[in-house]
Amino acid sequence: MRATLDLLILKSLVWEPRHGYGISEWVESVTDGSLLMEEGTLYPALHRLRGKGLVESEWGLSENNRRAKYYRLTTVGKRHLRAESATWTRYTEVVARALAMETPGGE
Amino acid sequence: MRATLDLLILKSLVWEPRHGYGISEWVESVTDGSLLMEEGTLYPALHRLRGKGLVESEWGLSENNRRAKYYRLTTVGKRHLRAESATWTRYTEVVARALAMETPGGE
DNA sequence: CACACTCCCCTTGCGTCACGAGGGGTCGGC
DNA sequence: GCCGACCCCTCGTGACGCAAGGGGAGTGTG
Repeated sequence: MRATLDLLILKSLVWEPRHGYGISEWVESVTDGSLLMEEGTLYPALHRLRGKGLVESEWGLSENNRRAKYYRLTTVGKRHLRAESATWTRYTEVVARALAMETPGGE
Repeated sequence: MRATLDLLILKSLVWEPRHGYGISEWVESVTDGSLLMEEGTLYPALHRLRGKGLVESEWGLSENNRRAKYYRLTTVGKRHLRAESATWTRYTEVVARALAMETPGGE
């Protein structure tokens, strides 16, 4: 999970503002349920991202007529997402190549 | 960086035992210098892996005629590497696919 | 009307860990 | 004799994922 959290959260906000619950639903659906986002992980992360100025929040009403805090990507957040996304991809590709190196004997 | 550390360390030991210094050199070379392993990160990680029984250590003499502690993969370590490697690859592919989703407007 | 269930927000404590900064010892070469 | 490369380690700090708590508002059901 680690460290990818922020990227996934930011990515989920690219199309439209979402509230916390909606973000966790998006992550779960887009990863085919293989990634679950605990609330104790999600909300501190959101506050962290707001502290960095990458997202903004605003109270609103959900489609289910409930109080919900909507998060929106800031300009800085968009730039950050693009940059970190590229770094992350490059990095994981390097590691993937290393891990895929042939081992002796096949085993 | 996070969490990939252990996998890279274990992978570096697949071919032959190495000492700490040699492991960090291997990681640096195999990632084209894009990943540096600090000593304050490496050695605690090695001790952790030994605690889990994934590697064994033994004092020896390096090619430069210096005292060095050589680490070797255990059977459990090999199995662990294979399993975690597969998990890591599957996981990063899912995330990569999510991050690569098209954003509106191109931006 | 009471109750349950889903939705939606949050905090606290715990354990783990990457990392920077520090310290130490040994060998070879100038 | 000193410097630089090689090689080992620990400690403190801060970040963070997560489980476990707690609360409140809307909808549906008996």
